[in-house]
Amino acid sequence: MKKLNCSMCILKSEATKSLNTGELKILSQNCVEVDFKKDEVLFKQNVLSSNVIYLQSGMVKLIIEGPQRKQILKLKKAPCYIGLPTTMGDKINHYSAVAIQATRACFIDITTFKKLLRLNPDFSYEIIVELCKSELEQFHRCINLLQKQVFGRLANNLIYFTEELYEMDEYDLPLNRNEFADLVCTSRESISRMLSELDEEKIIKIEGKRIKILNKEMLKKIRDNG
Amino acid sequence: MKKLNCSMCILKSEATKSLNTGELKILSQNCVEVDFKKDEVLFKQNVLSSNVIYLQSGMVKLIIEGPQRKQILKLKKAPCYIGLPTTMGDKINHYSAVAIQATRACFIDITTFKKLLRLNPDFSYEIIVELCKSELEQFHRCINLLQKQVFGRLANNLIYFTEELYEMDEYDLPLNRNEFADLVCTSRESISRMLSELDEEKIIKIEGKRIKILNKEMLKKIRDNG
DNA sequence: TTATTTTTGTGATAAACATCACGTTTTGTG
DNA sequence: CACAAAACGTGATGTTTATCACAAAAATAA
Repeated sequence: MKKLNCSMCILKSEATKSLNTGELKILSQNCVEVDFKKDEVLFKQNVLSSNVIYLQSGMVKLIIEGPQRKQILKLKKAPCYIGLPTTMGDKINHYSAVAIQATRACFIDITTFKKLLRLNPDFSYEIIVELCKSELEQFHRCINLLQKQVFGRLANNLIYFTEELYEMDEYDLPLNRNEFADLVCTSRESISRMLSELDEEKIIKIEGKRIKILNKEMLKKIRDNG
Repeated sequence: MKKLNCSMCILKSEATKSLNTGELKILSQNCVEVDFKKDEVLFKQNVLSSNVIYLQSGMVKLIIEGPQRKQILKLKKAPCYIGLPTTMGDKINHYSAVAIQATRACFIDITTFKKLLRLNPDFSYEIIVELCKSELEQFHRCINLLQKQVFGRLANNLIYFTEELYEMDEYDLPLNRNEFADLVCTSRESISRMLSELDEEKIIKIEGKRIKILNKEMLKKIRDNG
């Protein structure tokens, strides 16, 4: 458990930037930095939640065990907070967080986090803005999943990977076909079939987990037309 | 436009209860009370957002015009805030709000609302908790829609109406079949057929918009088994 | 009232996709 | 390396549900 000095941290969140020296000291004293390897669990569904987590680097998936199947709620890429709603909204985690690559995270004790919210309204304000944005995104993600059919949803995720997550036209899928299906909300078989089809039509090139976008325009058309 | 005195208001939200006299005065001076009839629009998608709205009484639906179809995001019943994420999370409304019965609402100017957030961390704190709870609910609503088939989703909404919205076993649907389909995320025809079937099986009794729950246990089984 | 529009119910048809089944490939391990 | 286990690809089949079509009922207007 590394001793932290949040004042010197160059990876501060928008919210943390509004903390003063004293507040940063409180944060430092109640915050630990932890490293995670791929597939390690940051927190687990149905367990008492006791920390707000700030991702310094890396990427995680948020998974929820639904009534009928597992589902990946979203992927989160550093820098960002995770587990805010599940920590502040209830005593128990409503979902799990699992690293999908090497990830470094700050675990902030929930009472400390709440204390900072009470101490510094600018800090609170930034958190509010972040929560609001996240809720809007969530609405759109939900509608995307509900109103489009599998091809459109798949294309949507492939584009999200290229443009938001990796910012590259070629990347390794961070998920296997089963998990990818949990994200797109379909079956493993459908994912397989559709990836093959996109490959055949030379819209993407696929080799195991390696994906290369060949025709982004076409892919966007597929995303937009359902 | 009625002159308000928020200090005397007996319908204060959890958050507003934490405001002091001075802050309540600021609120009073920048807040108007408006009455809406059924089907009147409180705010509209794609329009600049300029108010946070607190529902004193009544009920509204939040509607989003998706890429392929209209969808009802959720129903909100007073007392509650609406439009918080769409006002704080972006400059433009991402969805519309429409009254589904006579509704009275306070329109709070967004700059005033932001000022109160900065002035009073207890106020902010309550808003944060509300946002977090709402995001968790949203996750569950989304998963419910994605993982269950239409019968389960329909049953889920019928139970939600009885237990949460009306707290009665008999009520008038606040939506016509088309809108109900937009809420359940299916087609009007499927809604018709399934309501008829539930009626035939004597699980509900249905006469136009009037619904009576006859066998709640059975309905819950349908909800839970997909 | 009658006429007209909107809402609703219901059958027939078709499409999308899950599921099952099974073979192949890849990965991991002693 | 050899073997077992996990991940993956692909065909066949069946189910769910959207869509189309049209009639009946209800609401609204003239």
